[in-house]
Amino acid sequence: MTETPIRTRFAPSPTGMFHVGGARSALFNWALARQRPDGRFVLRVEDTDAARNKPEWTEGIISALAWLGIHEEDPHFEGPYFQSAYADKHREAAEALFKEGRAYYCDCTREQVQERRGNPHLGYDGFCRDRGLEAGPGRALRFRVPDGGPTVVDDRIRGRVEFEHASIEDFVIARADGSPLFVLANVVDDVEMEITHVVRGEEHLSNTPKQQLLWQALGRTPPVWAHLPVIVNEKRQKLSKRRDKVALESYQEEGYLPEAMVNYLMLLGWSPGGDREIMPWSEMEPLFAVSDVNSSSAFFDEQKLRAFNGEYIRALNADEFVERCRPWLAPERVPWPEENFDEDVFAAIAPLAQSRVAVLSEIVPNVDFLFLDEPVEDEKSWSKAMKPGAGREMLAAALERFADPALPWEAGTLKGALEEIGASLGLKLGKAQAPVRVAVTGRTVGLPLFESLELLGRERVRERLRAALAKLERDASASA
RNA sequence: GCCCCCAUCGUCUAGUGGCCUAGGACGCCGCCCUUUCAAGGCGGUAACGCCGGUUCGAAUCCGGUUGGGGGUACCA
Repeated sequence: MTETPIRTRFAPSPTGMFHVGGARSALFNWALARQRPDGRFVLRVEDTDAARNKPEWTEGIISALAWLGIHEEDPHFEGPYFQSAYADKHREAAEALFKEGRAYYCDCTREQVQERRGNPHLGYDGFCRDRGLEAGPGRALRFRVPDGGPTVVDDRIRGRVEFEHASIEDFVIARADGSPLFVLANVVDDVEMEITHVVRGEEHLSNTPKQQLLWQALGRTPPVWAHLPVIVNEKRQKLSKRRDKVALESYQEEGYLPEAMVNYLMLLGWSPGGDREIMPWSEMEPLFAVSDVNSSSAFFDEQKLRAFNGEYIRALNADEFVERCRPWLAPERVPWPEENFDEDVFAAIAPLAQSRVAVLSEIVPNVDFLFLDEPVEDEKSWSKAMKPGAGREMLAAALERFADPALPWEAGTLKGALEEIGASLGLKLGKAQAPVRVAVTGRTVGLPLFESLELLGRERVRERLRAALAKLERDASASA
């Protein structure tokens, strides 16, 4: 079997934060390119809309791709290319199309076009087709769409899609100022870069007949087309930067692992088949096929992403977990004084937190009591655990018991001690530990208590018990 | 309006004419474990939009219908 060369491309425009939809397209293209020894994934930044582009968006795209594992050190990666650098090529192509009669100049204003149609929804009527206009100010270049028949797009995902030429207007390929439009620039670049597979979002499907016509007019065989289903929100609308949480960066920021994100994204519209979902990229990559991609839209379910992320976090070994938490423990992101942090203490508590965080940023509220001077104040937790009952007695008795130097300061014996105190007050351990937990950590839920006490140390624990008792005292006299 | 796409549990999907009294995962609900909360274990809830064909047989093929969605710029 001969290996046909595969050159895929990913062509984002830097007009905003990098999108999860873009990430999925990139991943699909990446898999395709990596499946062949000579396969290439071309990154082309479509920066021709100067008004909306910003350099930081371009940076964002490149770093987000790298985060997903798509980076320039990989031999399959090519680029980044910048569309703005190819403006000459675009102009040449436009010129050639004009010379060959495949395109013509038109000086109609939008108002004139609408006036003639009498309906704002009807497109251009071909008024200037045979007026023989030359290039000049106020004249845009339009592509002459063939008169009869259809253009048939052979889509790998959707099959055969037919567009009657009668329903395609003579579209503009270059503005009056000579600058090319997306539909032209995109095709010229794809031709130039010898792209063989165009795998992109479904929103481009209606551009495709126009682009296919352009490929043919340029004397080239069109690429393999594949239009991916759109990713939608809970209202089943295409994800939008304005109303939906779509920035890959925001997920990264929350502590989603790239491997979990990649895994989840690959499953939006595609499935490796069978009953497996959690699967590393290395296994998915060779299994991926565009022809297996679904054609119906997919909801971006953050809950499921979270579940996947939890799976990946739990699969980490203890050291890796500590390592991966590090960025979220950086001084500028953390509520405790920098000098209070202790590597060893964190490493000791981390295994207890590992199964309790779904995203890495959650590590902070889980361990903050160890490094804060005083536990956080959470009124709801406080009133729940300290409400009239044995709370006060528990704290007082614990303070007393913990003072005994003969009591070894270690989780097992601390548990025994609290159990005894609880029993003497007629409380099971579940009830007995609550006031102590709140006094020491500030919260009603948290990591296993006795290990936490052990790590915090006898003195600090007693200090917090004393402080809680004092607060109880104040509350009592205030309400009296 | 016009062009185009789509249609299996709430969600992501498996399924490519008989293996389907439709499988998995997330969610949800029980139970177990348990110092809180997770994790884990066990069990449960829940779907082929509708109507017609084709066929011995249809989730799978065809037509229609309904309902969603995308596009409709001298944006990308």
